[in-house]
Amino acid sequence: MSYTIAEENYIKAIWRLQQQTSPVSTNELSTALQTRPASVTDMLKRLHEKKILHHEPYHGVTLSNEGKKVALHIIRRHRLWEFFLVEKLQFGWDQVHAIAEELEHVSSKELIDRLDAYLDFPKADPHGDPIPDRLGKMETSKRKALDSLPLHTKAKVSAVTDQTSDILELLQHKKIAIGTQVEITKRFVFDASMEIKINNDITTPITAQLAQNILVTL
Amino acid sequence: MSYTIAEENYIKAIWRLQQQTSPVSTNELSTALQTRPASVTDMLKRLHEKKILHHEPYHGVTLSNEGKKVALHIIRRHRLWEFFLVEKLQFGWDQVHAIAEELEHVSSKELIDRLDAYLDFPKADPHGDPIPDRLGKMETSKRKALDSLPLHTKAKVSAVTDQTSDILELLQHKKIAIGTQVEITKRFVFDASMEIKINNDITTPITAQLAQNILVTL
DNA sequence: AATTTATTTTAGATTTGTCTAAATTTTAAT
DNA sequence: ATTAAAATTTAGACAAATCTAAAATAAATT
Repeated sequence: MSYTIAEENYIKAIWRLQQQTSPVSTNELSTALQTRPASVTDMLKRLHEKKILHHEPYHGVTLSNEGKKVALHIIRRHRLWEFFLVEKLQFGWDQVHAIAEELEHVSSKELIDRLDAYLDFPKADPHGDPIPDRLGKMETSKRKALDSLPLHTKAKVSAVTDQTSDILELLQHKKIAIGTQVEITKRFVFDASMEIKINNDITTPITAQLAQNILVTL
Repeated sequence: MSYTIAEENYIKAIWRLQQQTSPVSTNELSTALQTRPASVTDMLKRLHEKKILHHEPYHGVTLSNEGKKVALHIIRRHRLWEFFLVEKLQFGWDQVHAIAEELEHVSSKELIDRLDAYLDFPKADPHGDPIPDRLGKMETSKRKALDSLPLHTKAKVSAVTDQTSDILELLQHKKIAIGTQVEITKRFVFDASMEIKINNDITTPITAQLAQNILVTL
């Protein structure tokens, strides 16, 4: 079985959203994919017929086992290309997401396996997200949002949940990258903002919204 | 201006065909692209409106200057990816055409320029075809068909006109690659077949059809 | 030069993926 | 428990890219 670019984008979006909440609603998909709810319903019907997902009308969708398998292969392609772009073509980690969105739809299995070998089987992409192997398996590290970290606890940034260049640009400006050590030094009740110490060095204020989107491991 | 994958495939096909005969007929395009003549007419009308080509109804098409520019950029992407696949991912030169057909439609200009630099600005792809530079310029070597070579004249294989894996598989079997030295040692009138000496070493028979599709430089 | 044949275009239909507007169902609020 | 609001689906339409069948034009042949 092979899928169109539009179908692959839906499968990927559902996979990502259902990590947070499952089942995934039509509206969530509609905002994630920047399309109208009616269009989402149409596509869900098609994907349901292709046995990619379970769709209970009015009650959202969940991927079938086949759907999850397909999703992990798309994610594998996306993350390998991101790694390639940063590692070999010297792109900044905040520039590669959009390009990988296109490259991920090139479907030759042999291409991806050779790319994987050429890159020496990387375990994670430049944003810290794990790369599934040929069989779709990947490490699931127990990460938590920086937001939920107790005061004065040191942790290492391992990923960001949102990968638009907006957030990545902000992180770069604040000198926060994958691997950076962070620690919350102060919290403000008024706007839920906080101050964090970066690499045991300088201290900088960040919004709650940002802290929710930075994932860390202890 | 940006173009759909289908549009890009038409532009590329017209460019290739008009190197041989210009203007290019609807039927030629129809067989080259494996679509029906009626579909070709539809697309030509669209591309004409976009000022990519000149279409004289019933008398074929030629690319406009804009069309040629677009074509050369698509060809640049295709050939750079082919080079990458052979040079870095260790694909055989007969395997890369189909994959490059997909990769060529990823349109980020920055991606292609960085890829070019990463590959150290190659001048020709693995089939010997020249790679246009950022501005669309490329070397035009005066190549001729092996078929037209006089007896006992040594020449170097520089390209193949047809890039289906059928012909490439055959060439690989006969140990003929880009750069191989060849020389016609005998011609047979009966079926126009001939015998060629490869790299001043072994001699092998080849058909006229094959010889017409191998391009050489003296 | 008239007619047959080949080529090309038009007309109308189909599929994919989208849209708007209206109808339906679910959820929340009185 | 109704009613109002929000979410979702259906109905009908549209653009891109293709198709088949029929009509129109050009080229070839007698």
